[in-house]
Amino acid sequence: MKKKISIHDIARHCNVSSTTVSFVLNNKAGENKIRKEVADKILDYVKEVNYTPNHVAKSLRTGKTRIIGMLVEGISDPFFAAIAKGIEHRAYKLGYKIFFASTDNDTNKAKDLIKVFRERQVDAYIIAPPPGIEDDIRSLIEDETPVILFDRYYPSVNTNNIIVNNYDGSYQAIRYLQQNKYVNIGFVTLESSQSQMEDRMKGYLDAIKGNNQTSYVLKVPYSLTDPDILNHIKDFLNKNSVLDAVLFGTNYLASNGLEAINALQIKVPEDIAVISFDDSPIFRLISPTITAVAQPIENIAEAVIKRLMTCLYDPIANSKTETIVLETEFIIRNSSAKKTKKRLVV
Amino acid sequence: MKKKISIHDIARHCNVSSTTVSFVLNNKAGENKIRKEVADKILDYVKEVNYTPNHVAKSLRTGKTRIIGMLVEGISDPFFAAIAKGIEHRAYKLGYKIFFASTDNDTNKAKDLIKVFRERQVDAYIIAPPPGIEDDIRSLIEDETPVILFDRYYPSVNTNNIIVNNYDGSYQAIRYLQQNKYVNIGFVTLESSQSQMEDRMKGYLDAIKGNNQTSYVLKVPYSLTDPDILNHIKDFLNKNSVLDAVLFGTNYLASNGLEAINALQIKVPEDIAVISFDDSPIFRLISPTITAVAQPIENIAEAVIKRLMTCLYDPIANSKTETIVLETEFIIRNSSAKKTKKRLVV
DNA sequence: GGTGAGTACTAAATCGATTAAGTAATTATT
DNA sequence: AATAATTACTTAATCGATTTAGTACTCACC
Repeated sequence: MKKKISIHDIARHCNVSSTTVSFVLNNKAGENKIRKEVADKILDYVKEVNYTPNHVAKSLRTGKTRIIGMLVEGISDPFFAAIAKGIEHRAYKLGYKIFFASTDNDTNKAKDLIKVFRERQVDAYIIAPPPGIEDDIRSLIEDETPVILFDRYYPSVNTNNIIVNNYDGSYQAIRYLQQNKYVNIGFVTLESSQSQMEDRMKGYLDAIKGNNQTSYVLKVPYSLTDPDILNHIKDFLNKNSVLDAVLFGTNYLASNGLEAINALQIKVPEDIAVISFDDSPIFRLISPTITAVAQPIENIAEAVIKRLMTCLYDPIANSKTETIVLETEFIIRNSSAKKTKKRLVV
Repeated sequence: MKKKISIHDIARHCNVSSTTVSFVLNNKAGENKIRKEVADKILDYVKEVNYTPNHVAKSLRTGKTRIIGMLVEGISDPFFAAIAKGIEHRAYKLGYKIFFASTDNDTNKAKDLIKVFRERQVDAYIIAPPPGIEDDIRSLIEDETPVILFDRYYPSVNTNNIIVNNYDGSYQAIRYLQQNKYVNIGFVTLESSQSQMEDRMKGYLDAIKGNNQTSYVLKVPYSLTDPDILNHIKDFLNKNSVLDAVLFGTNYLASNGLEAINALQIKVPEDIAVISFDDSPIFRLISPTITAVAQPIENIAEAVIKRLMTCLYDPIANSKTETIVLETEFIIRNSSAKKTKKRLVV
């Protein structure tokens, strides 16, 4: 890499000090009484040689990188991809750049990535935390670096959290199925004690018990890859042929579930109704279209950025914490059509 | 943000110079004859206070950030998401971090992002170039910063390119349809003069002409949003009811196309066969499953990283350029089943 | 006992910006 | 005419690392 032009090179060429160049480049020419002709001379030369400031040096001096580190479970998951896009877009307009990284919900990978972010001196963190990084989060907070958790949080750690009403989301979905005469409703979730999954489970169980129905739960072990998830779900459906509806706890469980259902030649919604917690663009594309408990992506992105900016610019606000709970939206599509008499005779 | 511990704080506490601390932390204790007890004292203290080096300072001094800037069309596109994942994974193992950004194929956004990357002193670039940034690419090359283009390239700029055989991909797809008795085969592509789209078009046209068939081409204008794309395709299908097969030029054209086909109540593959250039995870999920010209994602990622590392560590290699062409894989699924007599009578 | 080699470190320059404090020249005020 | 204020800059310290060129000391060897 060729040596790049620095502020000193510009200063030398224009017969001024580097301070003057810095003032001009940072729009402080006015308040520092730099004459217009001097400013213009500098600006002209800057344009001529296509100078771009060295942000590394700038960051070292100012202690600010204007970079925000963002940890998600997987950037290819449509939910996280959409959140990331919404956040990046807003951050960009405010002059911040987002560093993305996927944890794959792996504790050690997440710890590692936080270390990388720390080394790069990111100004703040946006994290969908995997299990087991409580201490790392605490340590960031001790440094007084703004941290926002989203999608899930640790009840044991005092943080800023932007979450959705997971309990209500699954409760509503089950109530809807019950009102449409479904009686044997299953729930496919993850073997996980993360807050969002526990809340979805509670919503399911309360709705089932409230209606005196039997619960059928499959907890898929964490860190399975796709074909294994599919097989677990196949087994579950085979062993519980009485099921006439299933709620899937995440969109990728739903995707795998649909593939399992296809493979077993079961018809949706004739033989079994399907609802996904978490919407996905493909759910309105496929036939039948899939009913979903949608998370309010744009609202989440907005809330995250708003709280983050407050924390960045107001140390007092940053020393406090806030938990914002947003409501889900229940989107009824074809996969959960009202159960007819005919279909009751399974 | 609280002031963090620096190498000088460690030096002071351990009664050594910062040079010694630097040597110890960079595994140069041995070659610099630092005694084991001194090294251990430093290492113990470093662990005790949870010191993480300031990579901003390090980068300023060394001129290397170990960050690679990557520009893709849209990180939510399954093709780019998969490539990004493959590249990130490989780069991570080599101690590099990838900075992603989406251009949305917008010239100005891309120029802007390159400027941001430059300011942050990224060590190298991986770019799927939108139209019109030839000069920016040339300018990077003048700086002797390694640049790899992928997916498409500028014939007029001398760069390192990793691309697929687009011509052959669509040629093969059309030949396959012809062998299965399809006669009125359309091509839905983008209004674009980018290399990959032009090559796909040529492959289509040559195969059609080679068989003395009529070509039916829809060029969707660039920068349309989803509902508009969908409407354009609906119109095209309505006006050309004679079509018995369509090749879509990208996976999102195919997604929109399928939605259009659904809306028009046309059956795939009974009424019309469908092939997508570019595979997508959803294509094996939906019913019918979609035949696709798949790009060799892992090979592309591998080739990009390999060439990039060569350029980073070998200035002579970096002064030369190389274009690597990878072959596509034709994945036959249900949406292009062999045309039967019955279906010939449309 | 003088020279050379090796050991175990340190001083200080450097990367490219920002910024507090200072200065010389001009203009204004009393 | 002396002093104060303003203008239009500059000097030099600083951020936190790396790295070149030392320094002081011990030990060996002729």
